Amino acid sequence: MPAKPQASFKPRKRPVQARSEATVSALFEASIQVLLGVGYRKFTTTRVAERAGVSVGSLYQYFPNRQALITAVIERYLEGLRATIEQRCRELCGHTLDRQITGLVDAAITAKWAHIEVSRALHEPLADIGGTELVTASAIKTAGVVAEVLRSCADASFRDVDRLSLLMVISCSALLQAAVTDETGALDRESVRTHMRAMVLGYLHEMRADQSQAAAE
Amino acid sequence: MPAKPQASFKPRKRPVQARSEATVSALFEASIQVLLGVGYRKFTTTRVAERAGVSVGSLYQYFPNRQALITAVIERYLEGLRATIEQRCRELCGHTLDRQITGLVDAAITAKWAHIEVSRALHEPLADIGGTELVTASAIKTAGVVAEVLRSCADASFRDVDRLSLLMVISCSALLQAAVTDETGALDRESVRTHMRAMVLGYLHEMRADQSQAAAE
DNA sequence: ACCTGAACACCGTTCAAGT
DNA sequence: ACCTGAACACCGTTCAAGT
Repeated sequence: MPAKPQASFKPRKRPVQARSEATVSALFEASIQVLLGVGYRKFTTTRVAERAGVSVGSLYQYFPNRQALITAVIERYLEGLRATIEQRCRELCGHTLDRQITGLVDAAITAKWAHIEVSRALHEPLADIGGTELVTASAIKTAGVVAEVLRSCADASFRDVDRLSLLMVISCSALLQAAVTDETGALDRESVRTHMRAMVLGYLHEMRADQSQAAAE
Repeated sequence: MPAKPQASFKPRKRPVQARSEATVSALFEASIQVLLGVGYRKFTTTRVAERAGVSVGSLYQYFPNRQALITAVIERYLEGLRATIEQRCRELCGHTLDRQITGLVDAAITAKWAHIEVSRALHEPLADIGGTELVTASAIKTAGVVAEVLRSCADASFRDVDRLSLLMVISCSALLQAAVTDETGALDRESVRTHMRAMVLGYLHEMRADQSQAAAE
């Protein structure tokens, strides 16, 4: 009886020679192609290996199982998204709240839409691998940067900035994901921009610490 | 060569005899049990049939494939959730905005948390079957009721109530799903309640049509 | 009208044999 | 150090045979 593979979804080994690096790159590339071409239901290790021009055995030399492969693909995507957003975020330090929020919302929307097909294609595998943890981990990091931005705000200050930023990022990314996979047409890019901005601004106004709120009581 | 099953994820036939109704019920029940017990990865038709005490063949008499089964299970869940929430929504007609929002948020949270284990267990299969459509369809219906409630509001009125309600419902349900599958502890029930309320109220204040906004410019 | 379960195709994963 | 691909276990789905 073969030993159960179990758990560890991390790459099996680091590529140390040029040949193996090429193999891994090809597998990543092929994974995206297969996902976009035939969807996750037909995302089989054989198919990915074939598309990458290597044997299944080679695939399993670098990824202990199918999940590890898809997880790695998703991590790459999330990292790219995060880097893009965070870079634009940092440019917003010191600006007014209105400008910061407009900028943050735009950064998130632009980044997400830049690879919208991939964003869509990854939604299903994301749930399959229990990707909430990955997404949350990514959100936590982004929230850190958002918190910095809010703390530097020229015309507003907030209580509990860290928690507030996290909730904001999580809500926005959940909304973005919904928008990207939406098929009703109600969540088109510009509607999302307008409403996300209103939602975040409204939320932050409710949470401001530096002025008597204009509560609707 | 056997004919391709293809597409139609609808139940294959209506149960017309007592025996078959019992079979279908058993299959639904068994599906939930299997999902809670071993998870979606091991949600196999054989296992479900076995747990239901029938043969695989019987399962395929009522559901053309695995997806049809899981789809039916999810639809049942969504319907239940929707019914519960909408019922509580209707009781909020004519109240003040603050009371309505507090009530709506509470209704959503209470309903979602009432079967939190099932909510969690269904997240993965939901993505697998492309459940965004199902969720959106459900959201559209709920948004209709929410729009009614907002139109009846005693102390506020809004532009574009339908779109606004839809965005609200979709954002909230996305946030709820994130909260329910959260593992960091940042999205506990009470935090979600507080922040969701602030977010919705803030959003609606931004969107009010009946008063000069207290914008932070 | 409904149920059964052996049978088939296909996919994930391994491992002995290669270079 | 890396690659290959036949082989095995397991799962979705069918269908001829039952009651």
